[in-house]
Amino acid sequence: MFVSDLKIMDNKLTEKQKELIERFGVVQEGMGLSPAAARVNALLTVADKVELTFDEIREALQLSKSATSNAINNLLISKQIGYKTKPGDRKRYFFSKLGQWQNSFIDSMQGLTSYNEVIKEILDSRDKKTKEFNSQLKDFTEFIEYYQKESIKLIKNWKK
Amino acid sequence: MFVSDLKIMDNKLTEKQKELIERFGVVQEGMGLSPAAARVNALLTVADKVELTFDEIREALQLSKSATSNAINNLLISKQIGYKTKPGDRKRYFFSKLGQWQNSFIDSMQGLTSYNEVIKEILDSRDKKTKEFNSQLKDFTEFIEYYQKESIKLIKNWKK
DNA sequence: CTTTTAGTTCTCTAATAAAAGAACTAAAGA
DNA sequence: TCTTTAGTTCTTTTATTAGAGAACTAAAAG
Repeated sequence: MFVSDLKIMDNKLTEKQKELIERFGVVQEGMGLSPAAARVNALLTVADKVELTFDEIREALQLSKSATSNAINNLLISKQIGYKTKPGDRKRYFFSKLGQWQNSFIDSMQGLTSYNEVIKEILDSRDKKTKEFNSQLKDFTEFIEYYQKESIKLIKNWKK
Repeated sequence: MFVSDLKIMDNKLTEKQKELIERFGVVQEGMGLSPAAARVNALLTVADKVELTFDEIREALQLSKSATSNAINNLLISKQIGYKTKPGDRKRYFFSKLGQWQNSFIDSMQGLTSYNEVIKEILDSRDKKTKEFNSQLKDFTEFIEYYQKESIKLIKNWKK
């Protein structure tokens, strides 16, 4: 390493940014992320730089290497973040995919299909005597299908 | 207790029902319910009777009283189940609210508001230099608002 | 009053998850 | 070839959750 590389890496977070990371972190914990993964994802949404390296993430959040590695890999697997590389640089630059929300939105709509399958199977095997409950369940499955189709349209028709 | 009360309570679940309870249970664990709460909710969706007492639930799922009590109370608090009473009968009869999915659907749309608030605040405090990311984030918050409004319409316009 | 019913609450244990820290590895550089 | 870099994986510790079982409670019945 050269002395010239020892430049100050000004990745310091403001108090406001720290607060937002915690708040967005808590929200995302509620969406099934571990505390560390939730904060990594929040950091990548809040930080001034949109691409951060492993060590920048690690340092900003004061996490251990293992916690950082596991959090990043969970987020990569669930496609909430991505990374790019730069020629002649072995580091990976991680970024939030919140900007590509269209994809995860469509995925979540498609994810409803398997949920609906179970409900349909329950409906089929239900005692036919409970007419009201069964018909409400039927309404529900039909609405899910309608909702899936219309939601996809919402995205397409959007973009004023 | 009278001898006449000792009638066989035929709440036995078929193998198919047991399988569906497990499958729907697993789906609902993925939606944040504890294993016991997920199975109680599934039982109330699958069982021939749409209203079950504490002890019927307890027995059908072979749970302890505390597990049954906690699961039921979690589901009541999160409004996924309800209960009714019958005159001269101290027991509560619990039922699934899956049939009233309209309410939870609307609730979940309204729940997006607080999520969106955080994102808007992040956007406001972001470094203005990352123009592309910021404009994608802005698109996202605007889409959430559009989506909330249109989704409520979807419910209203539905019912073929 | 005393017993039963319909749960609730408390205490303890077992299972799972989260994270730290150290050891490890594969590729690139000196 | 010997380091350094950029992580990954393993081991251990700590914290959290889930559930069992027993003790408890409030209302109703006998």
